[in-house]
Amino acid sequence: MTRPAKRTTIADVARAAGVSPATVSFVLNDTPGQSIPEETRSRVLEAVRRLDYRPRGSARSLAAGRSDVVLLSIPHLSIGPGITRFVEQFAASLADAGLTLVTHLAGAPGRPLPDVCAAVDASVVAGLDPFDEDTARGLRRAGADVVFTTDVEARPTLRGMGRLQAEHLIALGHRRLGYAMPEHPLLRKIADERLLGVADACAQAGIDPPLALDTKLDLTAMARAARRWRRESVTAVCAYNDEVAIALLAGMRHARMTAPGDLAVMGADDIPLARLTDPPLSTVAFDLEKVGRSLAEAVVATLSGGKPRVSPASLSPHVIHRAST
Amino acid sequence: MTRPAKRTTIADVARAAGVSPATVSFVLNDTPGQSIPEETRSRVLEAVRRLDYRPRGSARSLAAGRSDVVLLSIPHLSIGPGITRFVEQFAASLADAGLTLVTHLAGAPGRPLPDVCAAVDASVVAGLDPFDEDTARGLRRAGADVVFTTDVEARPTLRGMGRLQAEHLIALGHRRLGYAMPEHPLLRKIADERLLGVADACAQAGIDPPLALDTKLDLTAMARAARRWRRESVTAVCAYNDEVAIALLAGMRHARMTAPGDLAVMGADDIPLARLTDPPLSTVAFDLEKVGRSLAEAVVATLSGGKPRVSPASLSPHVIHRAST
DNA sequence: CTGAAAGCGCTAACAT
DNA sequence: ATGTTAGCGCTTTCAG
Repeated sequence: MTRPAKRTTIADVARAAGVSPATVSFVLNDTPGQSIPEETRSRVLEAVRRLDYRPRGSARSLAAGRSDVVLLSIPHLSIGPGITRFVEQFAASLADAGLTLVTHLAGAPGRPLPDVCAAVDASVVAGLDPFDEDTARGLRRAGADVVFTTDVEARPTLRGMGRLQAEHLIALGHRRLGYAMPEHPLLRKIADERLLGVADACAQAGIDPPLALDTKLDLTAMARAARRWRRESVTAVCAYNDEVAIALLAGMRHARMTAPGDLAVMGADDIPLARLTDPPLSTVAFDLEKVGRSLAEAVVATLSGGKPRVSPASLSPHVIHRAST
Repeated sequence: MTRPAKRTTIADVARAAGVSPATVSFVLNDTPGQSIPEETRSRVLEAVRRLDYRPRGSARSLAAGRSDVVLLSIPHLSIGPGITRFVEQFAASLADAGLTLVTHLAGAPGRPLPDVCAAVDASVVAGLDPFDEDTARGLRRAGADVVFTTDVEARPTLRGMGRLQAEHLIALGHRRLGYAMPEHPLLRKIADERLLGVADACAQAGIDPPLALDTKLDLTAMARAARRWRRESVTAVCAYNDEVAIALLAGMRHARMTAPGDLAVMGADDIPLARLTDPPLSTVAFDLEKVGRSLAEAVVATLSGGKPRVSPASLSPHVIHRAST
């Protein structure tokens, strides 16, 4: 409980530079409508550097009425190499706009998102998927704008992934598809959406709807599912993601089935290991960095009064065709 | 730039409850040395609920001189199911202590950690590995304490993972080991540490030091490495992690080698897919949730003046023996 | 062009 | 037992 050494404040910098705190603030924020002579400006910046001064976020937001913190909520399950690239690009783009990104792993424990939002005084909260109405209201009341990668209207675009998987398989001549659902209940909502995309594509091609089966990351369970699909004359299955797809491939091997002969398999997300299966896994993927960039734009737009919106085009997924289909 | 609707403040709550702001603050913070009658207390809490009031972090930290925000820096590479469990448990334990966790993906782009720290006004910054001296100084100057899962003294414990891999293989009769280094340079430091553990175990067993080879997540590169090890009469290899191990298994298959006959393989981290390889992958793993809990304790201890320290015992890894070794 | 001064929302002495 | 008051570090009018 020892009161720690006083940190350097704007007053220290002002003193060191021989100007007033206000001037320091002007320089640091490039406050428009001020004309600081180059001389003074550099004197201030020099002092800032020398003292390694960093304005306190809390004081800044309190005074300015808005913070430059953006909070990203990530469902604690969809974490993989892809999301990392997305977050990095998102953070970088935000940084270009002078905003700071921090991340929160949504999930059962810990504190509710609105509390976190209030704690860091975020001015924008972003998520991959829309929050439930309660949460959204809480966030707004906590003073934050809310932005998503996929807003409600862009929803159909989210199905694009499933649709693309299916279209690829249908183009290859498959007339009866399966869908491998993920194990975890929290993934269900996304999975349902992707499955809908597959169903759309099937309907459009005039073939039976996909046979969706629950799966587990387990050899025998996967083998059973594979056999079941074969029994039902399914010739190709879309997996929720690459991990499920790899597990299915393993299950098939266990059931002495081979891909793509007995069953063609298609993954999603293009994780590194997808390239290493036997046969290598075909998959669909987003350009995650593009998504990150575009979400950052949406954030900036929101902050300057525009409406939160991500252009659906930015989500366009693409197929990576390998030997497993 | 429309000034948004004024958010509810402690004054609103005070008014609604018919008390002074100070009283509300006392109730909300369980300020010690105050005796608020149950009556008043519940009246305040009721008002808080009705107004869905959430104190602003920035105002709180500014006034109190310390925030309840903890910032966790994650190297943007070590993201996987394991780290997720760790973060969740860490967040939950911190929440129990009234602290809020947010996370920052360290990496090239975005802003430097000390800036993020200042922006959210974190009172503690935690990391998996020690930061470089510059960063650490910046953080301290930004007013944060710094805590790690593995502090310098606990360092030897970090080697435990490598050591355990090696000991397991040596117990199985292997006399010449290999080590599969990860591809990404940022993983290098951790890998070196783990490799040191393997080397220790070898030295202790009186056998040759491990033959470390750089690897890539690529079939032919892995096949080449596998052949090289065989040529050098290595009979078992410790992989940096399960992903590398799985890739090695794939490379061996490609080179028509089988595990564990031609080469025994041992992974690390126990990712779900490790169970599904052929043969299933033996691996070593931490109890990540225990680590999360114990790091939270270290944070709390630091905050109450103790010194940042994680008990090495909490990092004790264990072997998961499967068919690949 | 620069400084003085008034808060932002909250906490923590200090009064009552 | 509760209210009053003085800031926390910064931004931002408004004067000079």
